[in-house]
Amino acid sequence: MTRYSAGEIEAKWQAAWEQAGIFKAVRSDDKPKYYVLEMFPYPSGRIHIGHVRNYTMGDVIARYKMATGHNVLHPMGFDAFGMPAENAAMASGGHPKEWTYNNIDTMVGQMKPLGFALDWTRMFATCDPEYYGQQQSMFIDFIEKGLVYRKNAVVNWDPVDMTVLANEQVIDGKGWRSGADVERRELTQWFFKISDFSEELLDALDGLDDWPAKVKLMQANWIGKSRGLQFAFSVIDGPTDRIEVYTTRPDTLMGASFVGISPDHPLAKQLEREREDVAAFCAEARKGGTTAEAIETAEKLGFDTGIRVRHPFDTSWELPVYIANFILMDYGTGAIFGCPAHDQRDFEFATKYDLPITPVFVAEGAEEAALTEAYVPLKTEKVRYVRGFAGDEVQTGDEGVNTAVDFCEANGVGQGVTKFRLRDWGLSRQRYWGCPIPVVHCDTCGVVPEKKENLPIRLPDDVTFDVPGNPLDRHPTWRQCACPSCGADALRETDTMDTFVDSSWYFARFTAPRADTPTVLEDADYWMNVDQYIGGIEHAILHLLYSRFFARAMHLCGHLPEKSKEPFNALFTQGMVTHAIYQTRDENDRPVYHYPEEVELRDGKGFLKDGREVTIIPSAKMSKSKNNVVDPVQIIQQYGADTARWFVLSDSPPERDVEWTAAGAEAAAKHLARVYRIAADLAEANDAPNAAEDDALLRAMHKCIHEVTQGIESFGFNASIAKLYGFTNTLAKSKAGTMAKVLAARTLAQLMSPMTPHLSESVWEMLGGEGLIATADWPQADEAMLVDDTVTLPIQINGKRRAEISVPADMPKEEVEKLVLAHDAVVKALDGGQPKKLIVVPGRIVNVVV
RNA sequence: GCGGGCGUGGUGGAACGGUAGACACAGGAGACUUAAAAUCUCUAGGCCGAAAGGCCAUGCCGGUUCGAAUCCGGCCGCCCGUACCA
Repeated sequence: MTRYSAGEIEAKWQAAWEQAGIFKAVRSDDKPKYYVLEMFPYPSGRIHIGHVRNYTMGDVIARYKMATGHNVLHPMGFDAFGMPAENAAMASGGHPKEWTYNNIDTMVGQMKPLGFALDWTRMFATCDPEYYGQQQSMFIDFIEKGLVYRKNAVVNWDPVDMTVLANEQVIDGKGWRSGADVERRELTQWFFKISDFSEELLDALDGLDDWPAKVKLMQANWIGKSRGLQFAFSVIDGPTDRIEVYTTRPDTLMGASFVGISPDHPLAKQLEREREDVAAFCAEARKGGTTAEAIETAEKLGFDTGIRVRHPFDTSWELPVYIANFILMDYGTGAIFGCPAHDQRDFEFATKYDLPITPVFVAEGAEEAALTEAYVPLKTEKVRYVRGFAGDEVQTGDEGVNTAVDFCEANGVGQGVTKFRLRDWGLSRQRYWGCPIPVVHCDTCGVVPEKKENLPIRLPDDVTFDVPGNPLDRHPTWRQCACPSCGADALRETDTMDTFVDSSWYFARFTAPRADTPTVLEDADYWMNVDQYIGGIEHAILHLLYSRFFARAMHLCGHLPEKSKEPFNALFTQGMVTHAIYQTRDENDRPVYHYPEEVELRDGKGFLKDGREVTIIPSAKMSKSKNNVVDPVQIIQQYGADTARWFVLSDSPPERDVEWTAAGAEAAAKHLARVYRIAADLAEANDAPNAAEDDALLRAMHKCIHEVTQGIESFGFNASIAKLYGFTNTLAKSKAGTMAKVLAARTLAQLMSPMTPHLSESVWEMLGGEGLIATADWPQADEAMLVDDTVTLPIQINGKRRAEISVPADMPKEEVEKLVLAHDAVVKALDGGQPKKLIVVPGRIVNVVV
């Protein structure tokens, strides 16, 4: 008998699949198509165990769909542009291109041994000119459709690295890399007009039934729709006539006590130029950090400009105009009216600067008393207006706001407007390793899109990273070109695109990855949409929102069919793979982290070789600095791919984190070896049939088919695996004849095959299965075999389980009732009386109420 | 602050409103073995009991129901997301 050797069989079957070409996706009208996609990886250098879990989930779906008669597209590629490649180049003197492609090679080499059912012929990296050239072509289409524009925008500028930084890269006001004080600079940047789609992107969320509610909610909050009133205060003798404000609480207008403007408001900027005291204040106000912490603790600062405005409903009522550090220029109009009585932030501000606090309403039945904090009624709370203007009707929530808007409009004070929080998407990056923006700056023609026949605009290879800044800017010749419009000498744009652009349409490109247009409509129409998209929750907002925008923009440009405006039919967000941290403390009480192999586990405690006990911090995110990273390559060498695949799915529901433990991996490996052994034994066995045992085994088999299938369909992989363990136990203990057992074992192999494809092939082969298990039809549960002839009914007395009876499954309710009433335990409980109620749920349970 | 989620044995976790704890890890007992590994068998929520059996148990309090881990209300705790958004 041969023993289970993962290394041998995995190489063997991978070669067999490769030779049979069964994972290559080809359009066909014979079968329904199914497109399953996992979020593609960044080529950081090595695959992570999290990748293994992510792609295994996708692979289970892909293989299951293949077995259930679908024409499956399951591709893989690399999100290959981005900063780490440039940072590596700066650190080690290499070239981003070389670094990236080497990493891709390494990672493909690490992924292939996992035996994923991927169509590798469709693979691409976003840094391939064939890919980013098509992206440039689309960018030009977007310009034509008015989906892209240029405007000045304030950016975080790192004066040492000479680059724009994302907000996340600014730490305590300093560049994350250089440590230099970050400046706010105004630069001309390219923007996608995603805000044109705010309403649509919000409304369409409702139709995404197979997306997690959580993700839809996060997107809705991000888009941030609000209904309010925009109106102007007229200025009494100031440098401007009016100050426009926006409010979502027009019903509190009669409680206004000041007007606040942002330090970046045009009026503030004008005053800043004219008055030194204003300039000093604005400089101070702008300093504040952007982190949540900084905002939490930041002091509310105000500066009384001396300017006064009139209240729109009472011209004798004058309000002071403050410049305040908490007012954002890029929301609403950059100016607000403050109502301290009903807004906590305004309350604090008013208290600090001794401004009046005028309530508009009080809780019904309450007295109008001095407030110690802002009174913000709950939505359901009834209030009584003490200073209303829209009649005396008591209205709260949206109704109150709408009434106030109507009233203001009717009296000529502003108009109701809907605002969105969603800003246009700034895509310009002053980096080398990204997709060049395909436009040319011409002295006479201005900014001109490049001609499509000149695409791709390739990144030059001869660049250096020994000095900071964008190498494209200082390249001796790259910038120089002819104006596509007039032919005169002109200069190329040196900004490249945000890497989120690259990942916003790759799913569409997979449908025709080698085409010389961005997509081929026929292919896109066939393969799109992605039927199942799988990835991390960390992309819940940006990547998915950008992709939804891109799909719409691509549709407008004729690159995607109408139905693909929502490109992902179903989304699943998987949990992380975590690992315990083993920690001790050094003499200075600083934490010291130990590798798992240094720690011996006994009775749930961990000990070092020298006997010291370590503190175990369970379920921590894997981190190199905490020494708790497991390397998939090592795991595959040690246990094989099937074990790794089985384990990452087995212990936790897919949406939750799973903790990697050596013991768990060991158990998975044992189980696979056991299945192999059972099959190998069966291949040599020859036991005569045994009718009763055979029937019992086959019934268990059909039940297992049913349950495992349901589990896979509903992303309950852990539940499916538990059922497979159970069925393996049943099979191992069964006294059935060899024929029945072989059938059961082959079925077991099939049901396991999405998770452990290699082992399953070997079992299939040993037990005489025809062809590859990968192309075999999924087993069908026989409904008749799912119903047992006799069922055991628990008998509850007053809701507590007291006894049970065995009855034929089809016994009429009345007969069951008779039997139950005759049961010893029931007779005893009734004590000669009649039950108050008798509930029989056929096939389930009986409850006697006495 | 706002929004969402979660809370079940020593551990990870099962459980269409219907026998709570499937399956697995760790634990205990045993078989095989010179021994170990491997494998196999049994056991296993807590308390009382020799056993039969009983009582208590899904964060806490209440409600709906013949019946609640599951539905509803309130509280406590943890996790995630998000925010000077007017």
